[in-house]
Amino acid sequence: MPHHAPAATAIASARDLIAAHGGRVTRTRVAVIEALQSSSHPLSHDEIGAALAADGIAHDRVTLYRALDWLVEQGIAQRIAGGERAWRFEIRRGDEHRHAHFHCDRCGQILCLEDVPAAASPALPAGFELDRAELVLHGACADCGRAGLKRPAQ
Amino acid sequence: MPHHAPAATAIASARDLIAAHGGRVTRTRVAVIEALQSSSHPLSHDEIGAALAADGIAHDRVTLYRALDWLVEQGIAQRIAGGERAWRFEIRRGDEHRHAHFHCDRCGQILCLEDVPAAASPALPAGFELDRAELVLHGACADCGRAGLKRPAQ
DNA sequence: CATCTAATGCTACAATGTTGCATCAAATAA
DNA sequence: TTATTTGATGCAACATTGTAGCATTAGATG
Repeated sequence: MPHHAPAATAIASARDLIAAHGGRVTRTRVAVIEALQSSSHPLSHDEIGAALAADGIAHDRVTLYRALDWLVEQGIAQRIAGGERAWRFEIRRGDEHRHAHFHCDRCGQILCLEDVPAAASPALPAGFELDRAELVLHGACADCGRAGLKRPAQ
Repeated sequence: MPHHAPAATAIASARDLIAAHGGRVTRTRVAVIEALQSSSHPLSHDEIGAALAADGIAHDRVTLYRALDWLVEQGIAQRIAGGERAWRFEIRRGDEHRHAHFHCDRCGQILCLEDVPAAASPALPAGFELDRAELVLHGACADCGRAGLKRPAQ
């Protein structure tokens, strides 16, 4: 992956990424990758769907699920388990860019904490094999604040 | 019903716990707490339901959801976002007992890593308020092993 | 352009929760 | 003990999120 493209990225990059993994370059996949690349936080299926709609790209719910599945399978994107039931997705960069996420329990937003590494390899019981670590911090984001608020039902 | 007690847990009586929080002591709540207390790993809604059924306690799906919601709301139990869509629940002990969890991507089991602390408080951006940290390690558990296996989707 | 088949877009279905409301029963008072 | 109050339950209906099967469309390629 020769592209360590910054947030706002070019169309060619998405096409190349797809082709490099032996997939067909379709409008949906290109648009999904671009949506993820240009977002500063992991996106839910719904948010990505909205982005596609905004781009005038017709799509089926199932198609989008499958496009995302493919991206994750190829290691182009990765899933994050947010506070809610739905997955969030973000473009996967090198291991050195692994980072924690923050989930605001008030507005539900998830954002990347680029400066907080997703935990060094801890000691696991014998026989266990570590694939990846997922660190999610919960609380209130700056916009929501939470002075005087009761902790919501988790 | 408190058969084998889990290691190193000070078990408050379920009835006392409930009463201390001003709730009504019902069969369902008592049984749910006992099921959680006697388990060495976080339980899913389904697993708890099975435990109730095994104890001969009739219950409705909704009732169980509400009982769990109440326990979380009261801080008696806590939710953990596993790899799948469903929540897992475990009894919440003091902050000093916070620990990470391991999710086996093969068998789906989640287990507690008592020895791995759930991350010290990291530096958050200004204005952010941290409530709790959730560290989930993914990989293969000892039972599953994974020599020669392709990494599954995700 | 013709062909081959990966992706798509239905339609149905499955899993996991949630809402509203009538009924039951745990706590409390009488 | 019995009566009263109201939190908890059980049921039905619905919402959200994700999957499976299959006919059709449209990328890639010669």
